Amino acid sequence: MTYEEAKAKFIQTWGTLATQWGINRTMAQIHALLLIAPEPLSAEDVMEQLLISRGNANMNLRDLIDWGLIFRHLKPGERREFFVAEKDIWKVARQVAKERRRREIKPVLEVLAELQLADADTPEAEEFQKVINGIRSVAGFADNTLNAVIRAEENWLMGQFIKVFK
Amino acid sequence: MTYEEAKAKFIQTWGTLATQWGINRTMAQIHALLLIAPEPLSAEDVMEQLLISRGNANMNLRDLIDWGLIFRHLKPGERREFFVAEKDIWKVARQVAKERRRREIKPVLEVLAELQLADADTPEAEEFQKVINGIRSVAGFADNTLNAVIRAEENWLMGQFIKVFK
DNA sequence: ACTATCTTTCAATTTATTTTGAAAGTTCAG
DNA sequence: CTGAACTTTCAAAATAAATTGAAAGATAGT
Repeated sequence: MTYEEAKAKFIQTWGTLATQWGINRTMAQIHALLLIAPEPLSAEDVMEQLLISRGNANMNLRDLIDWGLIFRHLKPGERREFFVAEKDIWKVARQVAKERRRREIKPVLEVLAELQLADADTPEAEEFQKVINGIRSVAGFADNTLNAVIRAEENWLMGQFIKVFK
Repeated sequence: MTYEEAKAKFIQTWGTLATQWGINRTMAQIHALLLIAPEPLSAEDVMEQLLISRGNANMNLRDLIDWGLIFRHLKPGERREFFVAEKDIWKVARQVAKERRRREIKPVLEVLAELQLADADTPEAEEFQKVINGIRSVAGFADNTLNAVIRAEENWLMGQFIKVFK
């Protein structure tokens, strides 16, 4: 497989995968492109390589910056902006874990807390309460796990973790 | 908050959350409805409570069965089918972990294995190879983690785990 | 075999999301 | 201040995904 083929396949695969995770295809493809780019790319470069419009490129680059997955990069003497991806994949994973925790787990835990019923006096209410409590514990677990990933800044911790469950 | 309000909010929240995870709203809502139902429900019940069509109900019930999250339930003397959700939330989490591992992580690992370049002789190819290797290790980690969740059939393991990272 | 009851399928429709591209906005050098 | 170079916005268009409902397919009782 040549480099060009591999690159195309990687970008395409990353994009497809992303849609399964509720992330849009273009955003994932831009991320893939920047991940494997040895040099910072301009918005123009991204547009050309992925054949997308300026607006689309801009919007998704902004979203990627919001997610903390890429950064603006200024070249001396150049007017326009360039973009680089965070290349340390463990950092990327941590960043994603952090964002998902903030955007998804926390709101769920809040809603669940609200859903405590004053009294579970019918079979329906009782069942309901059980389920809510169950979900709270699972969500709590997920929260802890993401936290573990986020805090695992030393390699040994990750190593330990993998070793224990391998 | 009354039971009815809490129930409505729960179903609604679960549905919204699901879309962020690439799961369709209706499927999640049916799951929520069955989770908190003390008795098995028929397709008709589901249609009525969620105000959805027969076709939609049927398709999503089938998908939920494929995911191993709900089961068909036959009542003696009744012609039609009823459905019950797996009520043990830890089992649900395990089941989801299992399916996502099978449907998402494994294919990724396969593609990544393919993407090993024969020779990384240009800066681009070298960068590419680094990224691929990084992703492989992260995907491997995710695979191990899901495995851990899947295999954690005893409570103590879960307890240990939570304790370590709390 | 016929009918009543229930389930599944699928083409057409509706709804939601993504993408475009032109216009407006910004920034900086001269 | 003005114009060139670049970025951002956003309404309209395109695309993708979910939903409907009627028709076809099962199945069991008589």
